Order: sequence, then structure tokens, then C-alpha cells
Amino acid sequence: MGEIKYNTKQREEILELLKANRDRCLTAREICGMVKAGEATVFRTLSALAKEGTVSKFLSGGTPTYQLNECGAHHEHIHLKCSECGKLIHSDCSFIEELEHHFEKDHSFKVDRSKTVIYGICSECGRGGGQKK
Amino acid sequence: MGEIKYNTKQREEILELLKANRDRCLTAREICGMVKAGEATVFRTLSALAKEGTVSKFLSGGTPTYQLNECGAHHEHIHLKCSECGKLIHSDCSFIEELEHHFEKDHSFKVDRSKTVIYGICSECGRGGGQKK
DNA sequence: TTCAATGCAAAGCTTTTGCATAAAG
DNA sequence: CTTTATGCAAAAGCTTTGCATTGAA
Repeated sequence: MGEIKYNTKQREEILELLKANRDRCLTAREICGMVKAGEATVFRTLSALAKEGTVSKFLSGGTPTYQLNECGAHHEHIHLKCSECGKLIHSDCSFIEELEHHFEKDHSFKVDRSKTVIYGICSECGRGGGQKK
Repeated sequence: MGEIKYNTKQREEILELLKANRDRCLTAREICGMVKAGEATVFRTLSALAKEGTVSKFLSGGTPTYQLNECGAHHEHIHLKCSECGKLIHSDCSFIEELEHHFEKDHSFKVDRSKTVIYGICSECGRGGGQKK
């Protein structure tokens, strides 16, 4: 299934799940558990979607995870990921442009927002001293 | 081997290898092949070093890879990684402070420099139109 | 109908673990 | 000596593949 030709329930369900979790990263395993589709289908679908650019694959705490790429390369936001609770925050503010501008101007480096993740501690965890492990 | 207490030849050799390849990402498999240490030791060492922040783990074309993080957690720089050639660039400029300040002030988000990686296309690849696949 | 996508189960990899042994301090 | 790190081999995980079957167009 290198390229997508037909639409199927399975793929739709996987996409629905990813949409419902736009702000989280899901592992392949989690997706398998949440969808009525076989493992092979999940992996095949995810890799087809990743190839298309519809989803992105990240490394979250050592484990590969997938997340909808609701933007294409041209959306005005970047991801902040909390190392404590795992939350993925979408930062939409205009600072991103400044950031891109800086790296492009001073380092000739074209930032790819869709892949970049800034790690740190989110407001909740920073305040409360962290919740989960 | 959660924490490192003793120094061993194996670990030294692994570190040497990583130093000799500061500007590349190596897979665990490659490292196994290039060092006289068992697989288990390589993995244990890499994960201990990653926990310490001495090395970073990336996802390079779908495969996890490791690379020396020649800085320590408290150094004034952030990493830029080229999605094209895989090069890891250390950006030392003061913009980092601005960046941290912004996220802390406007988003109450404490950036962790040692974990953050900004993806994009480096000057060489951007210019030449990319070299390797 | 036709051809792609699914599902299952097996195969292939990668990474982790248990335990006896070797090495560091 | 005491305690940690190593190595091996086995186990556990994750991802891919082959092939018959199902489902889309």
C-alpha cells in the first residue's frame, strides 16, 4: 500500500482518531488498541500517511509516536512538549515568525515548524511541581 | 546500570566513537558493529548516557539514532538539525535567551535546551538543493 | 469485475532482561 | 572485598511481509 488509492473505513477511523487527538502524540500500539483494524493495517496506513505528509513521526521519550500534521508546512504554529506530563502544546503566537526569521537570517537555516518540538516544562507542571512521573 | 559509577573500557570506546562522529548520527547497530562491546552493553551505555544528557537520541528517517551532545545541560546553546543531511548544528547565539524568555513569559513554559531540537534545512542543503536523499 | 486494502500469522528487527562472571574502586 | 558493568542468550517489543480474502470503485 505504498500509495493510497481507495478510501476505507479503517483508514477513516485512524484519521478520526488522530484528529480527535491533534494535541497528543500516539504510539502505533495505542492506535492499534483504539481502532478496529489490524496491526499491519495500522502500520501500513501510518507509513502511507507519513509519506504523504499527513502525519508526522516523532520520538517521544524514546518511543516513536505519530501525530496529525494539520498544517502542511505553512501553518503558523510550533509544538511545545512537556517532558513532565507529555502534553503537546500548540503555540500559535507570532514569535514563531521571529524565530524562523532569526535562524534563516543569522544561520541560513530554514526551520521546519512541522517537525520541530521544543521540550520543557509546561505551566501546570512547573507550578505544581509536576504530577505524573 | 541506571547510573554510571565506574569507568570502563567499553564505555570509553563508545564515547570515543561518538566523539569521532560528533557530526553524524549513528544507529545502535552501527555502534555495535564498530565497538568491541556486547549489544546489551551498547544499549545500556547509550541509554545511561542519554539519561545523563551526554548523548541525544533522534529519529533519522524512521530509525532511532544517537549522537554526542557535546555540551552538558547548562550550556548556552540549542540544537539545529538538518532533515536533509542529518547534520547537527550547535547554535550558540544569544537568541536562545530570547527564545527561552519568550516561552517562559508568554506561555509559562520552561524550555529545556538540552532536549530541544529545531528541525529544518541547513545552509548547505538549502543552497545546493540538497545532496543526499 | 478488478485491483487495492485488510487481516492473520509468521518472520525480521530492535531493545531489554536475567544471571553468572569479570572488572573497577 | 564489595559493588557495578559486562556478556551471553533468552525474552519481549515493535514493525514488516506474504498470501488468501474482503471490499472499493
